[in-house]
Amino acid sequence: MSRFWRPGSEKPTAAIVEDEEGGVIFLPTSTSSSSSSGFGYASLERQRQRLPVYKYRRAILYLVERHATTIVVGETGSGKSTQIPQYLKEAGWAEGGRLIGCTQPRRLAVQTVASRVAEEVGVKLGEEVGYTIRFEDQTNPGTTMIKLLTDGVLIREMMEDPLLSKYSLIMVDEAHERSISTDMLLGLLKKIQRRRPDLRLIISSATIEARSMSTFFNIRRKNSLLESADRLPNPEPAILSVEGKGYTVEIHYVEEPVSDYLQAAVNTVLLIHEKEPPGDILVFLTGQDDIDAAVKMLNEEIQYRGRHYLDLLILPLYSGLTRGDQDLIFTPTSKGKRKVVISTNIAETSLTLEGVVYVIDSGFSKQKCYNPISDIESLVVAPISKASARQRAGRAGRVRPGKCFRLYTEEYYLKEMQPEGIPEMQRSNLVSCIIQLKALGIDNILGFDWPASPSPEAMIRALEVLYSLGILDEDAKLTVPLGFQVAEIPLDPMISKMILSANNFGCSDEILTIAAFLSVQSVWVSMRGVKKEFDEAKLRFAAAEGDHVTFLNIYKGYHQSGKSSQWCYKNFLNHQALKKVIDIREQLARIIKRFGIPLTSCDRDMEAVRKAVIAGAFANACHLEEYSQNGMYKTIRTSQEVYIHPSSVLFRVNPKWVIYQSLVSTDKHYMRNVIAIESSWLTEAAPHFYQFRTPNPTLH
DNA sequence: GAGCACTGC
Repeated sequence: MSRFWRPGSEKPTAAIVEDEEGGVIFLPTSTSSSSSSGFGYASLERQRQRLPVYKYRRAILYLVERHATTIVVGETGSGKSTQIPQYLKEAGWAEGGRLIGCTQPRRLAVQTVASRVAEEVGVKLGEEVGYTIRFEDQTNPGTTMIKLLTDGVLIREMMEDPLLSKYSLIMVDEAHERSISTDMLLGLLKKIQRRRPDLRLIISSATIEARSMSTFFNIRRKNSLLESADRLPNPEPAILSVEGKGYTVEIHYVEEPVSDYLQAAVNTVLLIHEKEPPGDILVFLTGQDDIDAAVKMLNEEIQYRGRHYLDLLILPLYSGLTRGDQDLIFTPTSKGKRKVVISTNIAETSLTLEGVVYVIDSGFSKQKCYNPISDIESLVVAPISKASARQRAGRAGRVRPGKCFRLYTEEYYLKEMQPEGIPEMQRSNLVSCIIQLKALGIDNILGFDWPASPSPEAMIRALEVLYSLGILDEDAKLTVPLGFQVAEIPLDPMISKMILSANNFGCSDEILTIAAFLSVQSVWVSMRGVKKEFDEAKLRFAAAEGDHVTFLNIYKGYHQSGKSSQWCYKNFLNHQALKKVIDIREQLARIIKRFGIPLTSCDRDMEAVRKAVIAGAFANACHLEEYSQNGMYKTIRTSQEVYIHPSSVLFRVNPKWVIYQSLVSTDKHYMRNVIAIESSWLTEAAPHFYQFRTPNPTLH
């Protein structure tokens, strides 16, 4: 796997060094190019030419021409996401009505990259340059040449157009994040390439998995005819490294392992403030609890120490914060003040803070893990990977040279830290993923070529769940029409099954609303300090049947208020979340209309609603332990000990039989979104599961 | 009386 450049063209100027851990490091580039950014006279064109990626323009075009797959390794700030699509368009890859597609893992990134590219090309967004995310299609078929989209949307597009025939080239950005949808997409694109040797791929990644990625995409072409082989691109992937625009970051380690990283983080913040010149501090901790505790500790220290410590401004950052709190984080620090942002992983990838010069890295984050035997997903605090540690450190070098303080020893970093994190695919329940592959006609799931294979246990578990829902048949093929319809609905298959069964109970109208509520994080605004008012607000909507029926009450109230944000505020409801509920509900209504399923309402008959819920979630039935004093339930399927989550309206009500929609596992397994049922409804709804169920349906 | 790292269709 050699690096290539066009003969005669200028060679890459950055020095590229292989480090001892098998990574690629980039020697610092000269700083002259970044000193003139303050003038604002430079044309867009000149700004473009200053980006590090510009030097590689010809090399990239040459590689893409000659190779089926090109892997571009580059740090953030190299400009690859915005520039490469433009280079490709200028070189003619969008001629003849073809599309250049560029995927991003996140919606916001799709929108910002698209508007930046449109601005640079000098066109209106939605014309030559457009984007598609869920609920929003800003493209103009026939005109659009560069199309930004989330990887999830591109997978959905494959259901209509399995070979993605409209695209001449697809660039998959942020591939190092290894999200489920990125990994699925990579596997599917590899498959498409076998059928469409003309399709070009660019895999863009910030870290050095380039080698394994390259092995993955190295396609040995079968039956390649000699005469056509000449015109076809080289199947061996090319790798190109592009340096970033980041400044050097000096790394500091602790000399001895720390026993309490929270205390160590607090001490380090104070020490930086004492000894180091101005510049904001970003601290990486694991979750809300940790962060709130650290904020409290720091504020106490500041009060206690007084004097110039009062210049510290301590701000927490995690996804659950309101918009107002997040705005504080993005307002520039006033003169003399030093901002200290204490954050979860959200600051590692999803959002970028300007002005950070110091990073404190605890070495931990919360990570999802999945046990296919118990079928339980949980969040656990776990050590981060070297790739993550580097990413965190890089956050200190965006405005000027910075420092990163790692709360672990250098020896630990070198000898014990894993080079890469485990791909999400190997830490998740796979039902949604497998049904999408089935819908794309991939029958041999166990033999699918993934960038990282999930465990056979996890795949078998997913197949079992889909089989018990009647979505797959004994041959593990999608059933007609249920399986195919479920695959088209962009929800968890259990919820999709619930929707498709609802019409049998005459309540598809209600169930669509419930399904939409189940698809958003939480509709409640959690506010500390006004607990009593919050609980009272909740009680106004609480239904004896459980959380699902409570959602119907909220929806009704929201509608009657004329979708008023004022009303939401008064009732501790999150207006953004409710708007999303409305969007999702509309999308679902369109889909079932296409299936020819009428919208029926059962009015006040909540038994119908509960039975429809069971049709999807019957496997999650639980029974209250007879003599349990603390509300302990056991799941019917595995006799797992579970409890009703305190956020549920059924908390402390403890009905005898319940069905839950999901489990959150912390110190206990908590059931979220719970509804009370009659035990007889279970055997009615799923006799195959509760009466004739074999422990392990055989699937192949 | 507890908690939800982060995304996405």
